[in-house]
Amino acid sequence: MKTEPAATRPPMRDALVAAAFQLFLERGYEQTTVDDIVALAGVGRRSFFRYFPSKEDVVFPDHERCLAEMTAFLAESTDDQDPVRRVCDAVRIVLRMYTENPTFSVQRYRLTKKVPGLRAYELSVVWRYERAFADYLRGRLAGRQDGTLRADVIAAAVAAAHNNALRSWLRSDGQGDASAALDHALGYVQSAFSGPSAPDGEEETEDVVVVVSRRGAPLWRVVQEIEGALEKE
Amino acid sequence: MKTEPAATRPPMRDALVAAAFQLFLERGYEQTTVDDIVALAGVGRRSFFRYFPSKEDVVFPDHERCLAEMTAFLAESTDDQDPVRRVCDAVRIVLRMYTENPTFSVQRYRLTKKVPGLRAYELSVVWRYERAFADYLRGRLAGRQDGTLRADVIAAAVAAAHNNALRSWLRSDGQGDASAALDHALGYVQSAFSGPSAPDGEEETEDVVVVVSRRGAPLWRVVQEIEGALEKE
DNA sequence: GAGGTGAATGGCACTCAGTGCGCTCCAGGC
DNA sequence: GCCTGGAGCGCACTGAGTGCCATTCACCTC
Repeated sequence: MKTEPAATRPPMRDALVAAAFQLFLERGYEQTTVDDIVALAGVGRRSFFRYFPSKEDVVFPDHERCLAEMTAFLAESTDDQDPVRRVCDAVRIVLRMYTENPTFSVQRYRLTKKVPGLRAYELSVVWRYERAFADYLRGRLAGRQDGTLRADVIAAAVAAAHNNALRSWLRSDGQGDASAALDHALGYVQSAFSGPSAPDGEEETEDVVVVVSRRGAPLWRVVQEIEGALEKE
Repeated sequence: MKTEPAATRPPMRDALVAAAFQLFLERGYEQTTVDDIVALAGVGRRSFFRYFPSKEDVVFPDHERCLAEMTAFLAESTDDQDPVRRVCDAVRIVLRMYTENPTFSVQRYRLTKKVPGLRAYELSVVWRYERAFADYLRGRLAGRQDGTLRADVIAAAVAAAHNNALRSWLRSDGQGDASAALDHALGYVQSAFSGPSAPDGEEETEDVVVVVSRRGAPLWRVVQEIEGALEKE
């Protein structure tokens, strides 16, 4: 008897995630053993570790896919785009993964907030995103002075802006406008690192403000002047 | 017979660290069990876990102390100091902990580079430093617009600058001048963030010339040119 | 339709990290 | 001498993660 014709790709994986979250939410992460999960899902213990390398991985079932997607997005970049802007676009892909499943994301947020082990695991996931940003930026800023330093700092700033927007959205139980918050946060980062940003895409040929600093004006002062001049238009 | 009068505070803890690193270096972290370590150190297995909550902790034996020291340093800040500068000073404390024991730090770096589990653990340590920065900055920037956003982004940037300088020093086997590299990296971060407030008093208003150009270059490209020109001095 | 093949799954036994508990031993105060 | 508290030790236990092999099932070929 074919009770479920949908047994095509990974019903078992989904069943494991569902069972795991049900137990995690009702009795806590550390109070739930892998045996409990597989018992509820009705599968063998060995199968759990075939789908998830560790117990923690079941909490972040779609990050591998998202990371691959984002890496591919960066890989298909062309050299005529602003690298900082490109990274900002890449981080929007990550945010979308969260906002596509609000309830799941909020539940997971509550879990990771309470369990130190999960927080550490999430950190290592976020770090891989940040590394992808930094690697891409290193390639693009290779010739420039302090290229790797800039790459690392900008990658960290973009990731921090994303985390800030994401966390405030998660704290609001998925009610606010995460995308707008992220745009705002990224605007701040871009204003700090690449100067103000052209609205989007067709950033060709507007009045371009050029600042020349004679004598030893500090860089922050120059940037301030640029911002001031640009905001006037 | 009192072979060692220095048995005052924690000789056992040091013996465990020494034994652990000896084994980690000669046969690898994952190939070394806790039983191996305590056997070499000549102590009971249970004692290991009294000094180190987990096997990973023995690799970072002084981070707790350093974190406490750094938190105290931030806590005793006064309100008349530039908060960004204060955080930059705080991160120098962390770097000093590494540079005080160059060989130990380099050995540990080689370990963490190879073992994913240790990298994840180090990440969670770094994250605690970053959180300390961000919490301090949140307090100081509380009134300002986007205070928490700025705090998070600046904290991340400072941490990234530190990591960049630290890693290049570690890769040089502790030969280079880590402190100078950190100062340089922090200069870049401060130039990006310390915005409308002059970094530390003295340098007010050099002459800044603003020119408006109407050529067709994309904005980000022009900004790159400006930065390149400024760096030449 | 018989048989072969390979992937997916289950079951079992094992290692090892980490914990709870109770024991001994030793230093110091009464 | 005795009591007491802390430091170390031993032991047994839980639970994550792994290697290995048997089973099953779908599909393919002859």
